[in-house]
Amino acid sequence: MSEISSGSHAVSKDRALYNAVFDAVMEQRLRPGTRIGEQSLAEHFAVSRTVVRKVLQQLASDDVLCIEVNKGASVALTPPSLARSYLHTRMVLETELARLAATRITDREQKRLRKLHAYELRYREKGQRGRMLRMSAELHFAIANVSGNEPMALAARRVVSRCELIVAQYEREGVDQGCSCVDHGGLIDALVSGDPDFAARVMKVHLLGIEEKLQLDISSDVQRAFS
Amino acid sequence: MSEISSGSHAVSKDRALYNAVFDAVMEQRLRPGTRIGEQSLAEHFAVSRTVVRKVLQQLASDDVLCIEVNKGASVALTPPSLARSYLHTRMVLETELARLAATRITDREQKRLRKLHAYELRYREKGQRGRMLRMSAELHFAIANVSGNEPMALAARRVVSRCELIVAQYEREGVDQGCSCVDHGGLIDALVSGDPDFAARVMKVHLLGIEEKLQLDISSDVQRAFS
DNA sequence: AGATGCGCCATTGTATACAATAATTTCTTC
DNA sequence: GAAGAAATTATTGTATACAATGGCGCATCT
Repeated sequence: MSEISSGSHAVSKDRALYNAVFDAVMEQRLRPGTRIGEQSLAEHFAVSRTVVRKVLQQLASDDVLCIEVNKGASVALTPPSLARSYLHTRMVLETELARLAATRITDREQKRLRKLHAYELRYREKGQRGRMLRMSAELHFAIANVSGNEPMALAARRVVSRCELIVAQYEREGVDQGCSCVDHGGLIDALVSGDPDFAARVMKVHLLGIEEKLQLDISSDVQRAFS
Repeated sequence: MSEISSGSHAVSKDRALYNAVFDAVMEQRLRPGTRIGEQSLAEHFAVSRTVVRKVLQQLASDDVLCIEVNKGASVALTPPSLARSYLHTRMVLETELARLAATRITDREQKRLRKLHAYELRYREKGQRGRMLRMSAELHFAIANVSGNEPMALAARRVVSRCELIVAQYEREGVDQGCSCVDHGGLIDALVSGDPDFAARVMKVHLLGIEEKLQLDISSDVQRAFS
């Protein structure tokens, strides 16, 4: 329970709950495979199990949690082959989103992206890995929103979220890398350049860089949780 | 109520309910904008509102229904600009899925696709437009599944479903066209050819054909339901 | 007659109680 | 002492009861 703080200022009860769990997962305070009981969440947030179940199902439909019948929710685990599928899907969606974003980005939006990037770098320096990862994801979400294509951005949000979990599951221990978050500066530059193809190419290279730092081939320690 | 039949043989109660509503929407027995009350569904399927609400939320997360707070669920309406976004997203996902499918399709899968296509044509001849549209969507789902990329297929399923609603909302009255379903034969041929680029191109042309038959520019009669 | 305000009805949102399934512990037996 | 079975406990799934919000009609007032 202590991994889930109610930090997010509540818009509505269920939104706060959603954000709390989502953040906890994104910041790797809840690792893939972790069971999430309904009762404890309900008590901690002073709501009934009804709303807890609603939120858990939303998170499941957003590819963050996995719900098995009569067994409840857990942070999604991803076997290697499925992970590759997610990475491919992410590549397809985010390159296209970058293309779109490059043709539409405004000064205001650029400022917001730079701000997020600055936060990301600051957390990196402070060694707050979880917060940094959260910001990194937020930056990708923001870029998706710049595209102006809501459905594509939503689809990407789901896939990007899951890819964060995949990174958490398969990242090489030794490698320092936060998340290739230093790339993000150049990525924003590419978007601002206004050249769609260039932006897409930079996005592609960025994502390939992330994939390279995973070890999806050999069986990692966590992955054995599958049949 | 009468628009929703419990025809689907129940796997589990909620699955049956999901399929019933989904089919009703896909077959245009429930048109975009139609309100869907919880009580009536619960009575008709002999389940409590709890499971009804669960299913409705799943359908909403699958982009088929729209749920507004304190106002309940309704079949999703789509303003023109959003419709264009959906069509674009569909194009991106389904061309890639066609590319993948072309490299993996098996004889068994080809047979299944041909079978679905045959059904589609049969319904077309019998003038059962709803059933034909349902089969058309099912064929697109099946192609997505052939790709072997589950996340991409799921994302496409959502977008394709919504695009069926968009077609229902914006199709030109005069035009006979079922859904360019005659294209599907050639589409399957392209997949079987094994040439990814060719398959993708045929898919693209097919989807462009569908878009051409819509009138998204001028305000149609139904679309005014937006602010 | 039209517009506005009030009150009733219908529908949705939330909490709780009960049933069913899974997990765990303990007891028995070899 | 270990293995298996039965019972107990915990957790999830479902139904129902209650609260709250929204819509609708009627009455009243100008």
